[in-house]
Amino acid sequence: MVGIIEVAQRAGVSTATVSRALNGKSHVSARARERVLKAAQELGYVASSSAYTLATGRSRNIGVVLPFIDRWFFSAVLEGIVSSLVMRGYDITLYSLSGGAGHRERVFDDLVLRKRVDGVLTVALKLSDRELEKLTALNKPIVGIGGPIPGARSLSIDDEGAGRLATQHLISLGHTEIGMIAGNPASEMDFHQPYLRKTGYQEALLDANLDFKPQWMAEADFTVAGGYHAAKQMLGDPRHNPTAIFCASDEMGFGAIQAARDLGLRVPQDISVIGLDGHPLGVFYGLSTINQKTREQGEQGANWIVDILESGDERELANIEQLDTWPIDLEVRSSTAKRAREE
Amino acid sequence: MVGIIEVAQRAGVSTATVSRALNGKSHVSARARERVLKAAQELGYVASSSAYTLATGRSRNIGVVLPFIDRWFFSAVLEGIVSSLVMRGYDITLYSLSGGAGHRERVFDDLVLRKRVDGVLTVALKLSDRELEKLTALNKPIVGIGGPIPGARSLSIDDEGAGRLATQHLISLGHTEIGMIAGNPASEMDFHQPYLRKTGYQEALLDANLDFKPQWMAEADFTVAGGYHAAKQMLGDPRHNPTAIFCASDEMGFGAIQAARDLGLRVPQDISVIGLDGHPLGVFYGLSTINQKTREQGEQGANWIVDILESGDERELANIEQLDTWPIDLEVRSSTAKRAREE
DNA sequence: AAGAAGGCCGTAAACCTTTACAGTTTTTGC
DNA sequence: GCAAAAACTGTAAAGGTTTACGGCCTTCTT
Repeated sequence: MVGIIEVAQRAGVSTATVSRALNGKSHVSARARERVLKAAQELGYVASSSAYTLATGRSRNIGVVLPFIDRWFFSAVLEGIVSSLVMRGYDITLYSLSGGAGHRERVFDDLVLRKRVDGVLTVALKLSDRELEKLTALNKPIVGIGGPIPGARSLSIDDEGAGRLATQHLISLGHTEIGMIAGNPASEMDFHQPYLRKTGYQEALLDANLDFKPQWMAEADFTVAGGYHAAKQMLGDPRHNPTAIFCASDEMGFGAIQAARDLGLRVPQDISVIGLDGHPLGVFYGLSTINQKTREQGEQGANWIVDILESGDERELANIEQLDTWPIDLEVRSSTAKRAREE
Repeated sequence: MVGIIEVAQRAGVSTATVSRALNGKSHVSARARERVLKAAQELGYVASSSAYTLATGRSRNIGVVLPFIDRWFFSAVLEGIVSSLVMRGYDITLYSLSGGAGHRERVFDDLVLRKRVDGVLTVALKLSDRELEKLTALNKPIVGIGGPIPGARSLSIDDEGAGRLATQHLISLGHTEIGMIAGNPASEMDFHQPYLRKTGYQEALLDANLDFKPQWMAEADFTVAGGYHAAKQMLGDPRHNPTAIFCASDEMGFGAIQAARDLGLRVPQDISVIGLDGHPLGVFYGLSTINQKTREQGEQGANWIVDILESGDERELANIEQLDTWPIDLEVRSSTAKRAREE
């Protein structure tokens, strides 16, 4: 195994000089630097990251905690995070919470606390008090994407505003009986969004003096299958089926469209559907949606945490609680149209 | 900062005993073990992973390299890997290659070689000679999922057989003009599958004495959009439009179905479509497919690499080149039907 | 009751870097 | 050409754990 000592010998300098040269520090003559670089190259030397970490206290490694990986929103955010962090020379270690309560606890106990990461990035996570306590005890910067983390810098769309905007779009098309498929309670343990999006929907109805009926509110788990099932119940009931549905995620929107078709309803003539996300498949479904730039959110969050780490006054910046609102826009496609049902 | 020394003092033993007790080694009396555990608990002690790694040479950390994250196949495999590894007490560090050639090289240079991982898991990757050389120089176990890695244990479906099976399904329904949307050359840099699936398709046609026309072969990038575009060209040409299409991924299948609809063709009456993957959305499209258990492949690969690491004779096992074939099955839904076109 | 065997335990070395500090050489200013 | 300042370089400590080795104490056998 070739270590820093071998490089030092071959270059005819001390290990200290090798370290300085390789890390691009000053106080090294051009000639020494050159010889070190050459020796390192020839020997194929690469520093041991564990020794580096032990000596410096830095791991150049960011922990990313998310509730799921194989749902579109999360994998898109993750893709953004990874691309940013690689560019800036950071590794990422991945913690997924999918897998039940025991799993979740294990992640926070065994892994996050192992002092292995320089910082933590959470995605759309709602932390319990215990979890938050553990995380802040790390004394490392934390950045939240897709939902606020108390005491940390966070980044999220205005979920309430998004819910309101989607609903107002339907109202502006003349709809008065508007249903919503929101996130379900089980998911609320993990997520921030469900509750707020629901609030936005209710507010928009209230503002427009429209009825809010409990039958028009269903809950599902953000998946296509969940949206399909919920929409089928809601649309299949002849006593009070709405003429428009707002789905809290695009994937549920896809399910809702399919459910409508299976019930013989035409979209958008008989039923309008709007989603929320900006899923790439939306184009093919013609699903109107509230577009949030998901990947960019991941990139931004990653950049922030590295900025904090490299700013020097890490401790200070890390403790600034701040919630930045990420812009959204309404993308109208062919799944929403003017209300056509006769009274 | 509380270290092993503080724990030793509080428990009234030496650091060696603390280490032994905490790692569950023998040569520790029940009484001492109990006191150590109690002291560690009270102090909230958790060992520094970098010091552990430096001392033992083990990081309990597996590197996972994949070409994309936000495409379904990869995120599903990843989900399987993560769930297995967390259970077995391993961290994962994630390397995504999406982001261009420079990015790709950087991953292999800077990151994989940093001696930070105990082993490497690659997903559907076709490595260049240089890359393979770098990887094997690590002298750590490697496991390939979704494609063989020379000199390492690998796990994959029989892509050729899958292509043949899908095509034979269409043939058995009476189709004689069968198109295929395969992976494109750009992707072949990354992937194993495209080429083999295409071969299977061609073989099936040959076996059945059917024509293979170049117009019936298109290439796309495995995405919905790519499949849509390719299918539209193929189906839109009145001179030689096929009555059935085999798509090398379900996502391209979704695109193909949408393209057919947009051209006024009914699925499956006018055109049959079969995919390959087992994407959860397939149920909603009614897409017939070749189902590969994606998530399970990730779990299995992860388990193997840990098995190798914990077997003791790591060096020996690591060098066994072996390719295990993962089972697939045909899942017929409503997108494929008997050929109906009049001659 | 003495000796042997074996289980416990502690000391200290090893793992590989970074970096403070002190020492040496070169440069600069007059 | 000399003193002072600046730039460079080397020595050695520090970072926190694991574990080989040797010593001690208990327990069992005869």
